[in-house]
Amino acid sequence: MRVSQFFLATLREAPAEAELVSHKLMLRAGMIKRLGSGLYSWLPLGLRVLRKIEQIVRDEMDRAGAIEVLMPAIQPAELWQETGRWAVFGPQMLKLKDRHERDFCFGPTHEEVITDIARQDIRSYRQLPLNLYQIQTKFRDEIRPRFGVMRAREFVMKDAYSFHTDYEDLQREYQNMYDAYSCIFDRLGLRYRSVAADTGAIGGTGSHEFHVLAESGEDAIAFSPDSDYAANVELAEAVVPKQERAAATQEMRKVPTPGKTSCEQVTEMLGLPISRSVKALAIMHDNGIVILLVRGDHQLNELKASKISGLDPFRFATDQEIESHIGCRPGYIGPVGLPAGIRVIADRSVATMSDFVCGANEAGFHLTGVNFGRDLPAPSDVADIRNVVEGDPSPDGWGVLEICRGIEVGHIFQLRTKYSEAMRCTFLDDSGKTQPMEMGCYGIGVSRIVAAAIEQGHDDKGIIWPLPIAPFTVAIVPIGYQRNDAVREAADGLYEALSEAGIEVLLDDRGERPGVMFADMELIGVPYRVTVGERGMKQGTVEINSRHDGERREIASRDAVSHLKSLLCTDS
RNA sequence: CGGGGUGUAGCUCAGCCUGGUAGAGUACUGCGUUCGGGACGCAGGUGUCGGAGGUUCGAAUCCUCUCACCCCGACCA
Repeated sequence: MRVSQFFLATLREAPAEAELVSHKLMLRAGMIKRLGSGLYSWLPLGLRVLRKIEQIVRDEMDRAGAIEVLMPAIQPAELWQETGRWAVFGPQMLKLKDRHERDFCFGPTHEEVITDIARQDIRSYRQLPLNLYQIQTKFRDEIRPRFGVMRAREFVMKDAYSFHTDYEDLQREYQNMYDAYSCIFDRLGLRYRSVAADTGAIGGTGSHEFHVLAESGEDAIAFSPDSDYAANVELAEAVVPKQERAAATQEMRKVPTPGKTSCEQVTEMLGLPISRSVKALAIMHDNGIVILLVRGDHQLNELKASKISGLDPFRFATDQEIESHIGCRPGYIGPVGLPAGIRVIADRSVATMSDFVCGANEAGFHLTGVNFGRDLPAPSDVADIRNVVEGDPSPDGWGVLEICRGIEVGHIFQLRTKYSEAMRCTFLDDSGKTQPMEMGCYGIGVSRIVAAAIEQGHDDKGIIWPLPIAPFTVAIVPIGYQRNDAVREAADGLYEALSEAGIEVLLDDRGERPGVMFADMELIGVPYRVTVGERGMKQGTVEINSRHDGERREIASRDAVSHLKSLLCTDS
């Protein structure tokens, strides 16, 4: 491709709307253009990257035995009413009506449609198993779209759905997809990690997420460097502490702590480590107010708490509710001397504490030297309700946890029979009995991967693509293309030869000044640059630059093609 | 949805407080010089000042309403 024939729309400054580095670079490189909130056009450069990712995903899905289909983006409401998700999915689903006032939605996912296909055309166990996938545009009316294509409302997703005669076969396919996903992310050239995950709104049991590792990731991942344990912190278990509760050594005392409403402030004032304090959180649900206790330096895990029976759903109590139920301002509540009948749930680590600090249920005062069994009853309701932190023991017993951040780019589920039962998607087994199909579901956020790859690969000059998804592999930068015949002939010759060799090459024939061309090629992240200049022409050489490690070398012009070929060979 | 903020040239932003000819940088067009790290000179084009109403002799500027977008909290590939 010649730049003069292409549509290269690079920007010197990033539009103010972008915050995340990948978003800024995608806008600056002219890969995408915003049309509305969470809506992006893919410009030629961005589309090349998107297509490459799609192709690798398609390749590996095919290799894993899945079959490609393409379903409608618009889906009739009836299907969603069958599974009850028309109401459940809520405002995240874009609903619309046709001219006959019939209800439709723009598909946020396709379980219903695929299950409808399967129940119509699959009758016998002989037709199973089957894994169907598509690469398609989805729409989810996100509460807050942001970060460009990272969390867009319209996005490209690969979604696959598998159907099985029994759970064992589903588990086999789940492992097959797990392996396929690993191949995909390996081939994409990304640093990633698979983690045990919550199943969320899609439902079902057994689930893994695939995360591209990046500082800017929205998810926290807990993992053990000494084993292959890895889980979303939402899910990672904070195990029961090994040590017993120590005996009391202090008397309980009430101390004035005016204006100190957080554990940090109180322990700082008292000169104690924050881990000696207990934080009491008031939540509300249908059966009234509940107090949750976590250590001052720990954070409540709302997902874990909501899974405790009788607490789902809950919300944080308002200041007024705290006043009326406990008779105290927030910031000073504690487990000692609470009004009778209030349920108290202690985190596992709180249950082992002694001589601790907590609120006195009186504005402006805290208690120190508090001990279970003496100053208040030993906690009867103990559960894992906090987020794990670095240094916690790994739940699998091997080593201690570390925490890193990741961008969720893939998620695999075992749906079991949730949808097949709701939609009567059944088959006849070998004994002629009607059974619901076991189902699995496997998603990859294709467009999000583009942004994730940039989060992982960039410097102050621009994008650094992994070779397999770079929009072009080699950029030819001729200096003086439009005024020096030798340079032009050499650049054109190289362009022809590389194209001939099947290498995706971009020739900058704009006749721009060198600085402009260098800056543009670095911004869009082409892995290799060949500089053809008057200087080198005299010695019959060109310069080859690697975007990845910045290495540069002078190569005889006639060897340039073979040299690049060998570079590409060793790198891929 | 709640809280904060911004809408002026393709992009980044000034002007608004204190009403009076629409601005800068960058980008763009032409000519010339320049040419291995975002050149320079000269000449040029560029706007419904987000929209609607109002106040005023006069509104980018003041008032009201509206729309869009961005940022902070609960969702997800």
